[in-house]
Amino acid sequence: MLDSRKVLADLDAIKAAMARRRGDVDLDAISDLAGRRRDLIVSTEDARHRQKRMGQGLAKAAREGGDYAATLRAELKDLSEQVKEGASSLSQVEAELETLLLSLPNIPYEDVPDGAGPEENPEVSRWGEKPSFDFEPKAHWDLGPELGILDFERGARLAGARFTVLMDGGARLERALGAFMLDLAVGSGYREVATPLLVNRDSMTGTGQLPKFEDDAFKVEGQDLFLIPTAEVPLTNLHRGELIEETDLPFRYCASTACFRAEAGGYGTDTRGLIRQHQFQKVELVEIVRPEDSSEALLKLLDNACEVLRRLDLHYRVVELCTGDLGFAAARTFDIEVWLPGQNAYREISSCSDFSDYQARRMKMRYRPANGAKPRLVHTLNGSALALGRTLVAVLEQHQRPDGSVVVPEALRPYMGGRQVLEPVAGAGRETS
RNA sequence: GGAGAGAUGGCCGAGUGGACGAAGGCGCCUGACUCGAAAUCAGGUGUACCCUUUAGGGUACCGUGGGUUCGAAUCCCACUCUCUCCGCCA
Repeated sequence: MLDSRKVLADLDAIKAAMARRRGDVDLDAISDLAGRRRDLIVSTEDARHRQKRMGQGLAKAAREGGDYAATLRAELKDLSEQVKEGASSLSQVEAELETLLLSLPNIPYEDVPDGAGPEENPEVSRWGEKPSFDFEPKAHWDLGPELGILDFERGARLAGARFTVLMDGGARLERALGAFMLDLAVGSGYREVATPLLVNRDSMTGTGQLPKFEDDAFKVEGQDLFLIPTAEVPLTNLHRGELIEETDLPFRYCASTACFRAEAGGYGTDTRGLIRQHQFQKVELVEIVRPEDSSEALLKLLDNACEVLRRLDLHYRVVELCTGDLGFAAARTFDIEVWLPGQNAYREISSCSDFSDYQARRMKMRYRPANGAKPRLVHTLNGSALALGRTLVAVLEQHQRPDGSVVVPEALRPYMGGRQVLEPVAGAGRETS
């Protein structure tokens, strides 16, 4: 959420920022409502003030007895009606204003590159080299079943499209990746957290998933609970509503959780394989920092995420999202894209964002400066390190060999019981029946 | 699921209809004392919003939402959460 006072103070600047996002928002309605809100506050507070003073007079008059008290009581009854009316229109206007403000996306930092969409995201760095194959590299949706570790058909049988069953080396590999990433994060100073996978509406609103993107989330029928689309939601909301001591900052958390996404509107894309699932595992990093620290923190967080890929010997590049591609709540985002030879493309494997004070304002998360000054909003950041499914895909596709086997990256072997290679299973790949 | 108890400021804790933003204590800040510190003494110490802005004034907030009343931390209703006991259960 944006600071309504800043929005109103400089409507044109906000309009320009929204135009940079290629978004379309109704700011005039906001300034309109804000004006009505102010008028209502002035009139109801004045009425309430008089009501308070006269009420004290009544108490005295009542003690002394006499007709005066009765007259005063009647007068006050009218005034009371006035106050109630004013208060109810005020809360209505404030609710409308709140809804509008909650639907405004964050303002990108000024130095975020301008652009209309993904194709205009500038590449900022690249690590390693595209592996070269003297054979035709396979896609993971062929490799996985041949190795007997990915079963798309049974996934569909159990739950439907976009669900997959991992077996044997696949299940083990996913577990290994999660443990490896978590250990790496903890080693970098993140505290490991196990969170609820279901969260309430306030939590989803705090990080920005609601109210605008309710269709993207899975909701528990009959209850106001949502399956988390990412551990960003529980981790960031850990401190919702708190007044934090400056000396306690920064908070740095990591968690490995399942994530659930309805993928509404994504029907045509990535229908094959593990890339786009309704349920996937992800290791998430979340940081809560002082405002002046967030830009540097983002670079470090990004590097922490990249380190995972380097340790796994996976070629990747980093792009910065241009204004037109930036997520709703983000002020700046770097995507890490891993090379997938089976698809001859770089695909997003992590998204690291600085949300400035946008989420903090939504969830009223502030800190008290050590010098005793007024509370200030914190800045929040998060990034995946990494999405386990997509990492598994990258390992299969980048480390595959001509015979269909896959080399387990060195860093993962301790987590795989020393296993060095995943071998194809005879007759596997089409035996589902 | 059944029975009961509770939710008050940074923390503990008093408060059963008007002078309560809220006693008292702790913590914290400032001053005095001290070479310095501790102890002691004195004063101060919430958040948000609105008006006016050197300064100030006002309103709201006692788990959440409703209700009664001229007036609610205080009375009524619903909900949420916490604790205790019983049942059930991974």
